[in-house]
Amino acid sequence: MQIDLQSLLGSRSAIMKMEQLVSLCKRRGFLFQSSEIYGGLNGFWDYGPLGVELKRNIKEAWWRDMVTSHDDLGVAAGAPGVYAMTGLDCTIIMHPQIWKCSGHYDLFHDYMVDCRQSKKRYRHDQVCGRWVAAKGQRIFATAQEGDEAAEQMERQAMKFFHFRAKDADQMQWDGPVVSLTKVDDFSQVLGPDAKELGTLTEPREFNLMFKTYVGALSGEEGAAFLRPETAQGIFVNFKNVIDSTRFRLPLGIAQVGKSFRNEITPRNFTFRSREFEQMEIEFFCHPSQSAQWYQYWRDRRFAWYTELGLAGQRLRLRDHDPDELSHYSTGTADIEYAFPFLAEGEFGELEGIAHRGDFDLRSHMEGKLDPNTCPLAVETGEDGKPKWRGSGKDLSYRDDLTNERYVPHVIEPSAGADRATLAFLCEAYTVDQAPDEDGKMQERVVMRLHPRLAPIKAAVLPLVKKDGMPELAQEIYRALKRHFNVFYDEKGAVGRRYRRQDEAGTPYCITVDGQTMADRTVTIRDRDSLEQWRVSVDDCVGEIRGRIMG
RNA sequence: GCGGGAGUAACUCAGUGGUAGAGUGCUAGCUUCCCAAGCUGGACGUCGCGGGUUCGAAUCCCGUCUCCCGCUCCA
Repeated sequence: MQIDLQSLLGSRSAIMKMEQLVSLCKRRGFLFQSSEIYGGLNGFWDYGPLGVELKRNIKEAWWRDMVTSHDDLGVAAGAPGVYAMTGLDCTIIMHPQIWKCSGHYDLFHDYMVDCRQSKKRYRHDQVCGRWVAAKGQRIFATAQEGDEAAEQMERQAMKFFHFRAKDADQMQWDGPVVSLTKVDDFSQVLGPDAKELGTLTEPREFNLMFKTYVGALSGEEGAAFLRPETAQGIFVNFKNVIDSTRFRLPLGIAQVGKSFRNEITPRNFTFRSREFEQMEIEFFCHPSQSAQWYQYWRDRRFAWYTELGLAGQRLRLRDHDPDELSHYSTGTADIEYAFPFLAEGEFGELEGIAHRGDFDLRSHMEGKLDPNTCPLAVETGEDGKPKWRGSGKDLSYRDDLTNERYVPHVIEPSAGADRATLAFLCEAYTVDQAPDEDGKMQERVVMRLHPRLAPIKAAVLPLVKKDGMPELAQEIYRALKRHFNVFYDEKGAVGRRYRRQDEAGTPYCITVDGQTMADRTVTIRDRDSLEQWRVSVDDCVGEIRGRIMG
């Protein structure tokens, strides 16, 4: 009992913390609800003046750390060998066939039926059943597809007719087990978990991809989708990148961009948004080395979050269980964060690192592969032909040193930019104690963002608005502004200005005081420790740069 | 999709049918040589939106949107 109570209190304080964070985000301009003046739009969020800088810094840190600053001449720590990195920027709307071959079309186009009684939801095509008659009534007893479907169907029917086990032979089964898709009239259908007939709704399309129409006058033939992930744009451009550059494998191709999914339940602030931004790498390598590369990327990506401040118990790397994996994948790991809005002990995904084998490239060559086959084979329709035809283009790679030709295997570190932003915000939000002017400890809200990520790198403040301090402070401000996003503030008491910067996550405050006028030194205040030290006016740029770069 | 709660100033909230409030924040001036200080001023509201009842609605009724919580879902 005590444990329950504690976890309840724990989650309540976590919810309160989350509410305070949401409130701060609104108040200070990190995040706003989309279309707010019109009442908002479920699942869409806007980044305000501070938020846009934070998110940009996260994306830029990712791009710099993964792509532009990558040393392709030496072997990175933990890497199996040298490799190259490059980038790409694809369109959001692509050829509709791409989503058929990627598998998104099938997965995102399920028809669902809801049970009004049990409140359960089923995939229309995964409910099967059989006609059965007894006591002068003929019903369609159903169950969810699976090994025990037949027994469950029978149990459902027995319950419905109020039969005991010994009466089972009074039920007359009629015809084979068929899919619910073969039944048009649901009035005589007994849902898999229902006690009465006719509780299932009509099948409704669950269109998890956003549909749009290409061409001003187009009908269904112009139907297309907003991409649900950036990855496919990289796969379909793999040959272009190889042909237009002198890159050799192993090669990683990175992309940052918006993706769109009709989440069923947008919730938890920006965690589950319908329009979101991804930071994805598709890393192409020789099949024999793919397992090592997978390990490398898994560890490398985890370390990236750690270095930027998501250290500690709230971040974890979780390897998927073997039975969670597709058989063609030798590994998938999630980097997860214990968001405050989740229950105690629960984690939410920030990034997935997946070993995808050659599934994607081959699907775009030959036609959509059936992930349940081994070895992978093209999924066929009822006519025996490929269900979804591939491009027919050869996407294999020829190693011009060994002359070996192969379809590369792919490691996919796929990160959510908005989720990372949210995690950094959650991690940064801190309430601590700081002394007021009387030395009394007061509550202080401070966003302890990593200096690299902080929207504003430094604030320049004249201690008082006289004695030439504003003029000198403005001079320093202009010098810094050429290099970083900095903020100038001369209004009001300095303590208030410090606290304002604390809430914005500004790591350093540069203050011009009486001594500055004498010896051209200023104080620099550290956001987290509240320590101050003196630096020459001319060294400010170097001092801030050194500290931001870490 | 279901059930529960909520929506009033930038933020947190009070306001049970009769002139829309408080605290914080914001802002101007004075003061102030280091952490939300003091003094004197100032601005800020279609009470989520739409409709209805009423002489009169933030308040009652209906609809709708959004947020939070619990289910469901999470490829």
